[in-house]
Amino acid sequence: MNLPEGKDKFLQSWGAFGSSWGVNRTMAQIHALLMIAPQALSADDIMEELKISRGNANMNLRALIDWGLVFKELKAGERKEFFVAEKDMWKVVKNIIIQRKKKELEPMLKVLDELSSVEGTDPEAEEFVRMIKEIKLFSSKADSTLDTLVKADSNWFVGTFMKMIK
Amino acid sequence: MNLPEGKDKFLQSWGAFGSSWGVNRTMAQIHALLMIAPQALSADDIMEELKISRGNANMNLRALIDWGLVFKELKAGERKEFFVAEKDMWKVVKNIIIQRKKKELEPMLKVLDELSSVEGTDPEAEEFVRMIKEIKLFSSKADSTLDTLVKADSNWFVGTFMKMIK
DNA sequence: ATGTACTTTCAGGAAATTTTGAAACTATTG
DNA sequence: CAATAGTTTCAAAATTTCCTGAAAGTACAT
Repeated sequence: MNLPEGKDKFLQSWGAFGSSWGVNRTMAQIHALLMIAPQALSADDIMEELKISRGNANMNLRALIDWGLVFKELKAGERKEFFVAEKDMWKVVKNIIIQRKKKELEPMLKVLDELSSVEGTDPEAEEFVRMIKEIKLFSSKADSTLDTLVKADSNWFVGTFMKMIK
Repeated sequence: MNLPEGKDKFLQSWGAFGSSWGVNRTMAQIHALLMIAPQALSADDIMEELKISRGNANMNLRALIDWGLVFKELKAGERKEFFVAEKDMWKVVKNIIIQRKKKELEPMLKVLDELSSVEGTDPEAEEFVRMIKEIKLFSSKADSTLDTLVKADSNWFVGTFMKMIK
């Protein structure tokens, strides 16, 4: 396979992958494009390669920066901004975990906590509280496991984790 | 908080949670409803509680059954079908991992494999192949870690895993 | 302080996803 | 086998999400 074909296939696949996990398809594609780029790209480069508007490029680049997956790079003598992706996969995944944990898992834990105090003695209320508590227990464990995972160092997952769980 | 309020809040939250992870909001809500139900519910029960059409209820119930998160239950003397949810959270998560690994992670691995044979000696092709290989390495590790996780028994995650990674 | 080169914002339009509901289908009953 | 009770399918409608592009904003250079 040659480069243009391969590149296109990667952009499509990474976009579809992101999309199926609730990440905007274009955001994932910009991320893909920057990950495989040998140097920093400008907004115009990205707009051209992905055939998207300036507004779209800008909004998704900001989001990627928020997630810690992309960095702004200023070139001496150039007024425009360039962008580079984080290329260490462990850092990429770690940042994604941090963000999604904060935005999705933690709010859910808070809700589960409130719900475990629902009153009632009928079977429906009892089963409700029982199940909420089961979900909360599991979610808390997942939450602290992710905390531990995120605190571990770069090489830990790739090296040690595999052996430990064998 | 009383039961109707709590129930509603749970259905909304679980729906939003699923939605942010790329799962159809209604599918997540049906799942939530069945998880907290003390007995099996019929399609009509679900349609009424969630105010959704028969077609919608039916399609999402089939999907939940495919995922191994809901089971059909036939009551003696009743012609209609009833549905119960898997209530063991470890089994729920395990089944979700199995499905998403198969439908999303594995196809991605296959693509990465094809892409690592892209030809070229220019910096762009070299960086492309280098990065694809880095992503593939990481993804393969994640894939086998999930395999191991899924083979582990019900109580393992909740009990042992936490201590091991400390 | 005016011009230039960019970045940001966001209302409205486009596209993708989800939902509906009615017709077709299936299985059971009398 | 006709009627009944339920399930499934899917084209069209409704909704949600995403994208565009032009106007406003920012900052640097002259």
